[in-house]
Amino acid sequence: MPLSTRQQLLDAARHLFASRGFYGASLKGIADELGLTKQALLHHFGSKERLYAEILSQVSDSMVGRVRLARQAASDPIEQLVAFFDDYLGAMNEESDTAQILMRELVDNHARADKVNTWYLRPFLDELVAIARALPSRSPLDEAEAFAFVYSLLGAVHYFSVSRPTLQKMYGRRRFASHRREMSAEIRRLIEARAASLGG
Amino acid sequence: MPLSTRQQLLDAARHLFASRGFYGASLKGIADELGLTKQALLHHFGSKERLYAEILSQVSDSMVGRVRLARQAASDPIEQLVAFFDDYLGAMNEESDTAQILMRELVDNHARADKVNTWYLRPFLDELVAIARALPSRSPLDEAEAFAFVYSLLGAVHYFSVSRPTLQKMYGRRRFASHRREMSAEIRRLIEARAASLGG
DNA sequence: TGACGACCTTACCGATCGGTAGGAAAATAC
DNA sequence: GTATTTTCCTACCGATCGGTAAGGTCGTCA
Repeated sequence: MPLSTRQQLLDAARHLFASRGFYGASLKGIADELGLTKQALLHHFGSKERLYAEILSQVSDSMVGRVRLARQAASDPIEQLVAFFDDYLGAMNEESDTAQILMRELVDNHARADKVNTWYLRPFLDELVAIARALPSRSPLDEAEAFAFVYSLLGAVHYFSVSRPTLQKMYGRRRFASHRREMSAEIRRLIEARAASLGG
Repeated sequence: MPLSTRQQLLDAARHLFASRGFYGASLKGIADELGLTKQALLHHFGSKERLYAEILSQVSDSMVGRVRLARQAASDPIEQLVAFFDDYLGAMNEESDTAQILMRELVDNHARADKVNTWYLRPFLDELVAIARALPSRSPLDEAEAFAFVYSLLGAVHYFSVSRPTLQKMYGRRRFASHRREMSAEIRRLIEARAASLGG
């Protein structure tokens, strides 16, 4: 069974928003990917902003789901974080568009997001912060500290993963072949080092 | 002595490119900040791409300078990294536009950068990688491992710093007042943890 | 005084932006 | 078999995009 036109449009839009950003992607460019006109897009979604919002909700739901799975996979918060970020690291290779959009929205879209005044990704952040605050500790992390920590992890993963194509181009593909492993180990180190510093 | 029009245009352009990205910032929007027309901009820089290139090279030079200062400030590579990232963390508050543009260029501008096929920031990355590879170790980092490490540090710093306005809006200003300290300590932890894992 | 160059203007250009209006065609419902 | 709804089209709209052409207003130097 073929995908609905609507879903195909969403996929094409996600790809283009990921590679060029909200302003850089045009309705015509998205519709062209399927050989349709931009009016077909507008028929399905009403406006560019609503199309983008729908993509963001899919991204957010997907990420919240991944965090919850990781929380179920282990009872130790450290292992929950490791499980999530490891899964996430893998997901970014298969779903690099999703990762790119997530990153943009977290650090890079203040102007646009302020305008529409909606934060689709807050549920996702809240889930992660909740795990971080459950880390065993003599003095548990307050919300802001937990955010600093969670953001540093997201940043570390994103930076490596999203920029991989770039680095491959700059430094050659061969050198990056073993990096999934390397990065995975790096993430565990970051999490364990932080947990250790809490002295739980 | 007032700044030259040219420099004022560069400053306005940097600000707008930082907050809206290459595609989202328009020549008219930049020129309007000074009450000039976009043709005044084009007179000084020729094209949007050349204007952006000039800003990128300022950013790159500034960052390379900061790394070199950090390298002179200490002989121990660990302390060089700590010095740089600590300086950088401070710089991002004063020069948040520069930081935002740097981030975009590192992770987010493949489409545009591929087109012009020029990497202004490679010298900056090379400087950092060189420090990372000088870390005392039984088996020194290869280039790719050094990159993973450097990127994780850049990612950690950027994520916290660039998104600070966002987080303040979401969670209140007060909670983030003490965070420069917190983040600074976090960065040192990350660097020392990695150095320790090398077993130098 | 006159020439020249730096600086910035108005007036355009063709292309593209997001979005609207109205209708053809095809599927669906009755 | 007819009515309705979904889907997608052509044809537009005003606004804006980056960029060009030509000219006017300066200060500088001869």
